[in-house]
Amino acid sequence: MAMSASPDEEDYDSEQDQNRAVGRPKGKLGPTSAVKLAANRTTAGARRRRTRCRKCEACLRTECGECHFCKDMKKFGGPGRMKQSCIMRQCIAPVLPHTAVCLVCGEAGKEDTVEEEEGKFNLMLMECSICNEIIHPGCLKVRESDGVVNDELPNCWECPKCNHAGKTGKQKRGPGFKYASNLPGSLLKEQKVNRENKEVIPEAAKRKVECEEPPRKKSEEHPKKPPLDPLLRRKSEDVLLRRKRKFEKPQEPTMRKRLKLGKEEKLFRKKRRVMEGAGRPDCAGEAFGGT
DNA sequence: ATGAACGTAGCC
DNA sequence: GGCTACGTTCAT
Ligand SMILES: [Zn+2]
Ligand SMILES: [Zn+2]
Ligand SMILES: [Zn+2]
Ligand SMILES: [Zn+2]
Repeated sequence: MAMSASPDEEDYDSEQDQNRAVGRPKGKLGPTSAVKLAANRTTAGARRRRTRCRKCEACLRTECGECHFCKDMKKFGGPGRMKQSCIMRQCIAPVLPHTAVCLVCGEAGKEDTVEEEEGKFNLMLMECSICNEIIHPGCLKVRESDGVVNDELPNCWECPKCNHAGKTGKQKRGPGFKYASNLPGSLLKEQKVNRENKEVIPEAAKRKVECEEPPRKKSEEHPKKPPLDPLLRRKSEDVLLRRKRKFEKPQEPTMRKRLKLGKEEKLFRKKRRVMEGAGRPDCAGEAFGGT
């Protein structure tokens, strides 16, 4: 009740469409089989994407127009296939969408209705980085134990159940954000650093650098650190000419205000979720109080 | 493992 | 309705 804050609920029917996002010949499922579909969040809450906070340095910045992703944008003369945000604008604290609600009680975050530190915590929405469920910690049955809060991301933790599971079987996944280096799960490498003189460091990368690991853990990390030869990384050009996806829309590289694609957008609706995770503890199972 | 591609969630 | 860009999958 009392949940009508935003009108942007959009359609949630296509919940798992993006799981076969690229490439599947729209009719058949991947060879990866379709039998793991899952059983996690699908039941009640639709998957929630995080979205930019709009307040951090990165969010306030404007597109650099020179990074890899900017160059891909149609507005900068690119093909617009990549559809990623400017590197310099990678939000350093992506937030839960405003439409997010607790999987248990169905309500939004209510942290502002109280000022106790712990009170806030129990009323705010927390998203588990492992099972992705979003809940009010206070709505959990088991509360004392162990939700491990993730300081890197707002409203992110490892719910008690996943945390327990992790103690015996390691499988973290962390939210995506592969291009926002400071965030968990980032695929970004340190940046190449100084290309002559202009070293522009994305906000999202700064934190990571300062938090770099000077002291290695005892024997936790991978003991491998082979000296990579930078020359070996060269990629042949023939590889670049291979793209097999959809090559079309030659369109001129002229600048345009608004480019609109055809209407071939809302076409197919298929579902099938083929996650890799092998086995995630589904927190919705029973950790919650009752029905 | 890494990067390209793309459907569509989220927001205006 | 249009735009941005997240999160997943495909191709290397
Ligand atoms: Zn850029
Ligand atoms: Zn931000
Ligand atoms: Zn709740
Ligand atoms: Zn969890």
